[in-house]
Amino acid sequence: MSMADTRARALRPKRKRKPGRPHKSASTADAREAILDAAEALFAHHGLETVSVREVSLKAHVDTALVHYYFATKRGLFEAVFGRRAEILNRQRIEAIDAYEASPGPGGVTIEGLIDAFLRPLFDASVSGGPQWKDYFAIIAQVNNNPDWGGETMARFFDPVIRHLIAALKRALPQAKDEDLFWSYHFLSGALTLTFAQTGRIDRLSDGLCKSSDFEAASARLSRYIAAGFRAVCAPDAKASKR
Amino acid sequence: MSMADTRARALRPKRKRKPGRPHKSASTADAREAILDAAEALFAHHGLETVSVREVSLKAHVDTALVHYYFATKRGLFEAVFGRRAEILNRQRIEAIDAYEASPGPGGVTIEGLIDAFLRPLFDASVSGGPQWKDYFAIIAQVNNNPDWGGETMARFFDPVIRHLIAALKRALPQAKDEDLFWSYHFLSGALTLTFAQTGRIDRLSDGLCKSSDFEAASARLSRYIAAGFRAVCAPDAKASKR
DNA sequence: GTCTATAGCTTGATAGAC
DNA sequence: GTCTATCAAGCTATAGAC
Repeated sequence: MSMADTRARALRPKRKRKPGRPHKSASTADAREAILDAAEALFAHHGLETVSVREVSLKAHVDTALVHYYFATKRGLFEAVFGRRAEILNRQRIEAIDAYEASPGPGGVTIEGLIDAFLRPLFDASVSGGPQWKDYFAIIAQVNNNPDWGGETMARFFDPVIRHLIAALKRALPQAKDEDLFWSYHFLSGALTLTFAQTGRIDRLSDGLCKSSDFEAASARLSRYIAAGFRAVCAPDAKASKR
Repeated sequence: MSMADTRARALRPKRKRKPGRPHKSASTADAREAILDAAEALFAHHGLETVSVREVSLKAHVDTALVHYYFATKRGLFEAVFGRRAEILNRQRIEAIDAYEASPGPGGVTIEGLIDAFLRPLFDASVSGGPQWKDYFAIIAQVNNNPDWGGETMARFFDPVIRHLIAALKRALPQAKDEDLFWSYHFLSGALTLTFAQTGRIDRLSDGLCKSSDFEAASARLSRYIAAGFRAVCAPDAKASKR
């Protein structure tokens, strides 16, 4: 990204509407929100770098200058798109993990249960939250695999909730070594985000039997798959790694 | 990608050197190879779309026009980079699967064994093949998660070997349902390619305990993790999915 | 095969009127 | 806040000399 790094025109008042709202070009809501929605959809389907500010403003029915007015740089626009739903998700996921640990099933806390609590808010949003959430998850998939700034960006937005999960897993698997837990989470992260990437890959591979967009099918299998992987790698009876 | 789709200047003779090689600007080998090497490294570290033809030619110590002479378009350059090592890998992986099935261990064919045969050529190349192979795998990770043309491209280069693996897995798990096998492979693919993405993510998350570049550590865990996942999702005793 | 030179276009970003 | 108008820089790709 050759996004120019001029001064950040940051800290603009987020919502300050005059009582009698003046004329607006954006359809229903705020122009700012319309820009975010347009950018989200375009980033998701065509990649983060290929989408131009002009395309975004065209889709949002606003002028390009307005995009820079609100977000200063293209990078700033991306960060706003990425952060908007991250905060919502992180809150839900922390709560889901805590709620599960507070009252697990009769058998006590299980790996499946923890993984499921961690994944549930994501799949709920993607299945019931509308297409915007699916778009957002496709963006996450790209960021997660971006070699340049992906690691830094994912860490900045999501590490707290992941550390929360890993701490809970550690309580459920007290003998597990930290390295094994981190690598196991890493595999989870890759499996999850590719599922979210919506590339149509599994559709082709399976000759149409499976669908990239069928998050219910993915959800029905992923928790069990991942939990089994965690147990196999982190369980004390595994002759862990080759040392 | 707004790469212009002019006529493909395809089918250029791949190697036709006059006996007394004329002056060359590229360091040791062919200029064509130097361009591929430079492009590979740049694509891997800075993403596929952000790298310009000029950057590639600069790093390869050739002129931009030469890049278009050999590869016609930027897209053509990418396809050449992507295909160069794919063919090598596919051959090795088919052979590894066949060899394992022909003479598995005393206990017969196992899921671990098949997964390991499928993954071994990749990890061998990344550990012992030099940094170029690591770069190549980082490119695969990006392609795999690209929403625009990732699914099509991955399918074109890798579906045969994957179908070969899945057929072998089906023989080892005759009761498994096709959907379960495809989804299980999909999760494998995501876990594998994120590991290859080299984003530094696990380094940050683990506070330096684990390293993105440590493919031996990943390799030591991935086969067992994935095999356990396959068994959990595809085994007949699993109350498969929610139907 | 390799280079120079450049056409033709798109990009991100800004200045300034309203 | 929103628009018009524009700029400088970068891009892919090609034509043509050697």
